[in-house]
Amino acid sequence: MSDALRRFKSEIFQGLAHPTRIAIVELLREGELSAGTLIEKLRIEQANASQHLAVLRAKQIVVSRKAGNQVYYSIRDRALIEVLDILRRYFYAQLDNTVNMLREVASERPKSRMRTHR
Amino acid sequence: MSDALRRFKSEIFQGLAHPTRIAIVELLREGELSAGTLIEKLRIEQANASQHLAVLRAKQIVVSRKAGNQVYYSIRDRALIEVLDILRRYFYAQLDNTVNMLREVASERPKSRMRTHR
DNA sequence: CATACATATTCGGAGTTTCGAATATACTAG
DNA sequence: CTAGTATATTCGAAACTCCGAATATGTATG
Repeated sequence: MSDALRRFKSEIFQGLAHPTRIAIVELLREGELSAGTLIEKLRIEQANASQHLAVLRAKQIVVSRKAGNQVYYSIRDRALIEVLDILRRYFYAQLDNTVNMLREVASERPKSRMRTHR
Repeated sequence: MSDALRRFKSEIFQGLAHPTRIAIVELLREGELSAGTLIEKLRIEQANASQHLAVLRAKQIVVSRKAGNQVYYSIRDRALIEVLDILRRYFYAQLDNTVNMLREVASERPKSRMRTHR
């Protein structure tokens, strides 16, 4: 695979590598929202939101549209939502693994079961 | 969506937010490889590879298995490969967009077409 | 024009990531 | 135990990310 493609992918990941930016993308899942609405829902500083939006724009994850006083943001490509959905499933799978591991550990020590639990 | 899930996702993205780490994951796509093999194929410093592998381990993207002298790495969950595949499609879609935009720009200036091109 | 509102940019400091060089650990063979 | 090979960790410098405070830009309204 080409180096360009790897750099491109890593830039997208970089763009999504912050909880606030994930939150933004998820808020935009149902359609466009103004910067102001995003700020309100995220409950963060205006400047900070604007900076995160700048990152998302730079990495081509969102596009913006000016309407008078306001700027509306939307996700550039549905593929990114697919990616987030896959990770959601992944997250729950990992959770299950962890739970099962804990169960195994618990049942491997029947002599002391539930005793040292807190 | 929960904060934990957002943090989890952003950690995975963080883990993949480097071209070398993307390259590693893609080399592991067909199955496990030893650290040595990875270093050889990546053509980077041993220490650097080891550091990137540590990041991938920390973010739970790969798992490692010791066999004698060597350590074999593999991808922890196929879901991540799916993610990369989606981004590949995304990449080509973006490329097409760019090409089309350039075409449009070219055809919107018919008077000077091909003249100022370099 | 002046004022107000929405959004973006710049700045500086704290924290994090990246790299190669050096060093440490861990396993294997003799 | 010794030497060799494979891998991981530590260190320090440069580059980058993140945040809030301050400031700038752009548009609408009177």
